[in-house]
Amino acid sequence: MKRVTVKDLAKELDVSLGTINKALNNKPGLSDETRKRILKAADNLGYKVNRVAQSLARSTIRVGIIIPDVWLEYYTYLKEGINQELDRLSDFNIQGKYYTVSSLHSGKESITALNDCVRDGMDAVILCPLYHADYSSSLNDLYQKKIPVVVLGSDIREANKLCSVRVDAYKAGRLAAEFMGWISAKEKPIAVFIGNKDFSDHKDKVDGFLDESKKQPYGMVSIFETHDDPEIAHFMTNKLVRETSDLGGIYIATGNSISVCKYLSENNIKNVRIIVTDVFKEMIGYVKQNIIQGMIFQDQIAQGGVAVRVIYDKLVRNIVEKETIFIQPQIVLRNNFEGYFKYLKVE
Amino acid sequence: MKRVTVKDLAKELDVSLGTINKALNNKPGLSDETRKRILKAADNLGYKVNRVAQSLARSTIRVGIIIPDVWLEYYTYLKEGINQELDRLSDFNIQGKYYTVSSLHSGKESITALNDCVRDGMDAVILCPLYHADYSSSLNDLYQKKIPVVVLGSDIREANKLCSVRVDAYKAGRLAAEFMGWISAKEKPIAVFIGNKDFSDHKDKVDGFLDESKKQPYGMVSIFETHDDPEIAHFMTNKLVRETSDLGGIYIATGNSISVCKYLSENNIKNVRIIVTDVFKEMIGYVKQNIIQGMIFQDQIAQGGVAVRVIYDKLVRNIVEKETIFIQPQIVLRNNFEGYFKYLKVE
DNA sequence: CTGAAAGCGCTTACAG
DNA sequence: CTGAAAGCGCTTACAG
Repeated sequence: MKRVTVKDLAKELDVSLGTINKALNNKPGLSDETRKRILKAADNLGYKVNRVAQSLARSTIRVGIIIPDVWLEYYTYLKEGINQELDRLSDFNIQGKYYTVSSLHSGKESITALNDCVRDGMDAVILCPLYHADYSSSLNDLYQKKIPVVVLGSDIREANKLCSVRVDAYKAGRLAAEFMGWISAKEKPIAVFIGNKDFSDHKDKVDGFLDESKKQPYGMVSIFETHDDPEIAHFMTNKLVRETSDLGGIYIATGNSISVCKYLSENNIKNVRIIVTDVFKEMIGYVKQNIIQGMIFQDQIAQGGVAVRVIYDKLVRNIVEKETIFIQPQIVLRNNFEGYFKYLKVE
Repeated sequence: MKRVTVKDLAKELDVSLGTINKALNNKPGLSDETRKRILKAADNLGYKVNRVAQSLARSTIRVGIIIPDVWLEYYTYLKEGINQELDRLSDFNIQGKYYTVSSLHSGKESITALNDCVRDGMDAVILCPLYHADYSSSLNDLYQKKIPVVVLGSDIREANKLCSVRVDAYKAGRLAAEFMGWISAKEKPIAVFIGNKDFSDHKDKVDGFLDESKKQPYGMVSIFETHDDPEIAHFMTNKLVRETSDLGGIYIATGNSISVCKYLSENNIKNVRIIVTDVFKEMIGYVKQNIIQGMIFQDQIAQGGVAVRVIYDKLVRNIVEKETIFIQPQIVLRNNFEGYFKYLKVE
């Protein structure tokens, strides 16, 4: 019943607390034999560290967070998740420091931020990667210095990182296709809007959608790149609607669903089914107008929270998760989407 | 930057730590004036208690949990949620103790358990209420003794409790009706199976379904009580399918969806759309056979976790949440339901 | 390689 | 009504 403490171990083995501590935390200055004896006894007696006491005694853990301050409707939620978890862990003596990047495309800035994290003595880093940036040499550097890096939101493949946390994009695509099968009429053609086929997360969504589409009664599926630019998305919607009179639906797999909805609403087009990605406040009106039938929720809050927790687990408990942590996508409909705003607690 | 501690307050105001502690925790033995002076200074200096240090110093918080050990596919998940959260808080010096009840209907047993909690000196209680039990006098007793009670899973209305935590049943009903509108053919009649119209949670689901049905293209909706008995559910499905040749779909709003699916599967009935409640392992086969088209997930894990956290917040931080905490229902489809098992982490 | 002491920020008796 | 001391379970210098 009573908890086994380091004191109990020290008494049992007749060594000092310092020695116990070194053995438990794998620190140098201890004979191999003593270490083994202590670890074995700890195991036998069922010793479990009290993390509360531990965090009270040790120095503060500092986490650098590299995140763009543009495309706010997306990154705000990741940040919110990070902040919520940091707040929850704040009494555990862990602190975050933000390094913001001012563009989605300037990889240079975010590589500088990575180096700044080293300079500022961060114990770990959360990195929201930009497209077209080559992080490999900086990541190698951090790896050498034993500073774990968690890649958040999308992935940097084959790089030195602790792990990546992101939505299961393939599954998100499949889920969208399944729902599209219910809401769109038979045989009608379907369009998918993504940012860029070269980005693996985008590609995964397309692949998922296409694979599941084989089982669905709707017609041919075509893929369009919007480069995540609202004007392109608006233009493409216009073109598509004009040229494909019997268009069944559009799945907007990445950003810019708002400009698509705007076009449909302004032109009073009611018979094109729409599945969007993420749940943002700007969508409220379009859901109520029945322009949007479904939303694929990627739970950025959970993604951000998990990123922080992975770091905490690594640094404090030395627990390493698998290399990719997938957040499960959800489908959200008109009758429950408002709950997501309350849940998100973001204004 | 540096955290303000009780010591800082004591030094600043030139009083002892004990006095500071009494003021901060609203304990007796202190002049009103001193108390006010301390609280004001704490506020000014931005003092925030360190819960880690606090939990290290105070005695263990004990929570009694009254839960049936029948209908496992449901209660197991509530328990899992409770256990996960207790585990997360275990270093904060909080412990749970289970009081199991052997039937869903014997209110007597769970009232005895409530009294046992008092006898055993529990600091708080989580109660999963049974139908047809009159808890009011026991709950009054606990209320007198200042032992907070959280009602979990369903509600006990107009009783002395801290709060109740449950799914938003009305919204669950609406969500089911919305999805039924997509999957069921126009004009076809729909059936809703619930346990008992007299139970408020069941009634709420029916009300939600009926309200949303007004906007839906399917035909008349009829409600059937199964008394949460698998044999009755099986029998009713049989009768319904035979007598209503064009039946569009069934929404099983409470338990026993498995016996409905079993009937449909055995009799090779493919054209009745099915929405079930909860996501259980027994459903896997029926989802893959396309007997089940949608599942309304009530996130029992979250419900259990929130119940524990509400108690922790009340006892440790003296924060009181609103009287009803609603967990949001989710709709889950074939392509993402398997993620829920991993997420649930229950075997 | 090992040990004794101080300290993290609180709470809890107990003494005055 | 107020204060001084011990202790919760760890870690971190520092001394030997």
